[in-house]
Amino acid sequence: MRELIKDLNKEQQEAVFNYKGASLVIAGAGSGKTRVLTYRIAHMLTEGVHPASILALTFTNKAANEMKTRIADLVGRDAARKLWMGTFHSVFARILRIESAALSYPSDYTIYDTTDSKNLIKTIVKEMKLDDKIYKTSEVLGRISNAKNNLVTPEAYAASSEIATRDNASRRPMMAVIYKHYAARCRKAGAMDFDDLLLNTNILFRDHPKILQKYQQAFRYILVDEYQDTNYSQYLIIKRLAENHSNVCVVGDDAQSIYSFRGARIENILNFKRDYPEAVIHKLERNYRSTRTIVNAANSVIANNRDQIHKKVYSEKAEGEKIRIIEARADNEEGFLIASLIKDLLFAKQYQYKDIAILYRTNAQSRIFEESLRKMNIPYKIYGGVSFFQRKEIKDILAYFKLIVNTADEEAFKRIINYPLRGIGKTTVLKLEELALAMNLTIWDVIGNDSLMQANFNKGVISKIQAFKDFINEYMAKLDEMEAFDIAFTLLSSLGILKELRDDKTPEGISRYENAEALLNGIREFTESPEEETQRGLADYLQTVTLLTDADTEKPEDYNRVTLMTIHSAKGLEFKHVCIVGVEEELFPSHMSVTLPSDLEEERRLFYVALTRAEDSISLSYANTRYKWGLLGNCNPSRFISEISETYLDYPLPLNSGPQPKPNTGNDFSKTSKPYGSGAASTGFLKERRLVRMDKPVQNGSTESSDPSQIRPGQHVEHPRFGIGEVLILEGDKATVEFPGHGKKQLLLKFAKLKIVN
DNA sequence: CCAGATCATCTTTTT
DNA sequence: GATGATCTGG
Repeated sequence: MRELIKDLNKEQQEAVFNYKGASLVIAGAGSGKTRVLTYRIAHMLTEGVHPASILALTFTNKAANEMKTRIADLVGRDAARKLWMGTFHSVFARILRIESAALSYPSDYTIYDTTDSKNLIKTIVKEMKLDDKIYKTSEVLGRISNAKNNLVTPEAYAASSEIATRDNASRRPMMAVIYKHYAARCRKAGAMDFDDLLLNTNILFRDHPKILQKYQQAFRYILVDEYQDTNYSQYLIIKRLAENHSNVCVVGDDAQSIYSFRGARIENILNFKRDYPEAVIHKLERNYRSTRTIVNAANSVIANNRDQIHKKVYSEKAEGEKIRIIEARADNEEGFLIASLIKDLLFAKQYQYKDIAILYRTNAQSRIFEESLRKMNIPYKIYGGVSFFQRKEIKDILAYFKLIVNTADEEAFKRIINYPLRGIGKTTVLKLEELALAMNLTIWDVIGNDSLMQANFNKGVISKIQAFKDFINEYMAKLDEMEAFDIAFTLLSSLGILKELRDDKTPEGISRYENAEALLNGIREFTESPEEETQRGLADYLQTVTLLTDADTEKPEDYNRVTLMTIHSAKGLEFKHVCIVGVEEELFPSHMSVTLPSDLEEERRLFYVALTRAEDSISLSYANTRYKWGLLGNCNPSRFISEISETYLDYPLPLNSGPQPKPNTGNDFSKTSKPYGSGAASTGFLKERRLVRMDKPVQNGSTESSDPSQIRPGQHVEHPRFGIGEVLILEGDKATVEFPGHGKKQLLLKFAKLKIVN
């Protein structure tokens, strides 16, 4: 331990050694935050603090696991294993399982993921006969989630005149009732959603002082990573747990607060000193990660934000390369240019694939880069989007496990009652649901009630349902005697699911089979993992798995690949070169975030996070045209680019000087391509690469569009992507055009770049 | 009652 | 361009 201290600078050392009392570590990007946290914990352990009395909370499982490994390297595996370390959600899910009785929940409660929650809301809105155009699922879930994160229970929600006024104003007067039903249904199903895990922890601590006391005494030291991203619910849990000893260490950076959309309160970190007046503040301002250019450029961007804790992040590394700006005429050209750039970097700098990341604002942007990387044979891995555990085949299988563990789980029931097909249709399920609602029973109770069933269904239906019930019962009996993997395997075999998936030879079918296989392997691994002393049953597996994201399930063979992810999921990571793509108005900042200044500031912090992921160099790219909702639109470079001091930028040409590129008519890039700047950043490879033709010519914007007012129904028009089609209907600026092989498309005439061909 | 086909809406970010 | 809701023929 002593020698390790040499790795730390003076500020870091202070943050490591003063482990008693409250401390706030303001850790600028790349300032060795994780190192401080791990050394601090390791130091506490060598000072004789018992590992089980340390509670360390992170935002991702990945961060927690990484820290655990590092601590294990410092002080040994046994001690590291006893730490209470994990995400807020996983740690408190565990505690809620232990204390479930106090809240009259089953200890084997299931966790509803976002899809489950949304399905339940859809059902409720339908049952209440409300307009689902007004009560949009995502909107309703958002409001409920917001309420929960601010500890507003359904009763408090209904009682608040302020909320009622707001809901009435937005013409959603029934929100309080929906919330009430939603909460009641979750409880009846023995299920908690993500927000419940935190809300119920708060309720547990609020209503059961004995239990609170138990955990206050257990957790003598509390550490919280990414404190700027905690919401009120999380904040209050920490406050309660720490109120006696105030041994709280929070680490964070207000400049990297990017989760306000899910309730994160930047004030939590800004007001820490008010909550803990005796708190010591440690500022880590030296950035060890990035070149001076990168740090200075990032500083120049964040300076545009008003609310921040003053700090001066600096780097002592070399000045480094300027930030390269890349302009593309179309989104697919951007993909090509980025893939080319990556090839050049691999060659010129001898980078490995893992040294490079492509970061984007929205998951929808990933596709183009996947394509371009694949074409150039660059191995990549992609995070986010439809995660493994969200895939239909996986959710179906998991639903079997969930129902076996918790028969009250309605979402699980509805998912599998007719999968694989057993002739139990929509109407039957609807009737079952109505009965359950009317009798205040779970659906499982209804199908177990013989007289009720005979009164409402015919023989055929009853025997089908009976078979399903027997099947589930059979596996429930096995729950205690068999291991998770064996149950899972026998279950899938006897259902014939594995065979069914294996017989599907379409590309999607093959991937579904592989996914099911991967799931089984995962369960086997879980069952056999000798690591923790925690339980290894199916119920335990389910709990672990629902809180995992695909960043947590990286396969070893994916280690050395180019990383594609959203900027949000890139937080905490670093790469030698970072390509920030789609740096355009409307996209980044998102069109949703340009009206409120506070939203815009968050987008700017997001941009700051993106820039500070890079160690050596950055490229920023944007396209002049881009497909959105199947329509082509024009785009402009993001305002954020102009917020970077120009001295740090390497433009192809000064922007806004000289004529903007016109849509060209040919495919020869050399005619319209602009030379790259001649700064130190240019490797020279790019200039040549730029002249190479793509395997497929860029079509977007390369055809002159005809005058929209000349377009008439019955005419044939050419679309750059869908080819030639017939105009069917014309309504204002919208046209419905039928393209053979693509079906009917609604196109906005002003963007669609249609060319009349006859 | 079911399965396949077509239609509509969506996209900001996630534990 | 994908996913879920709705329609339609068997």
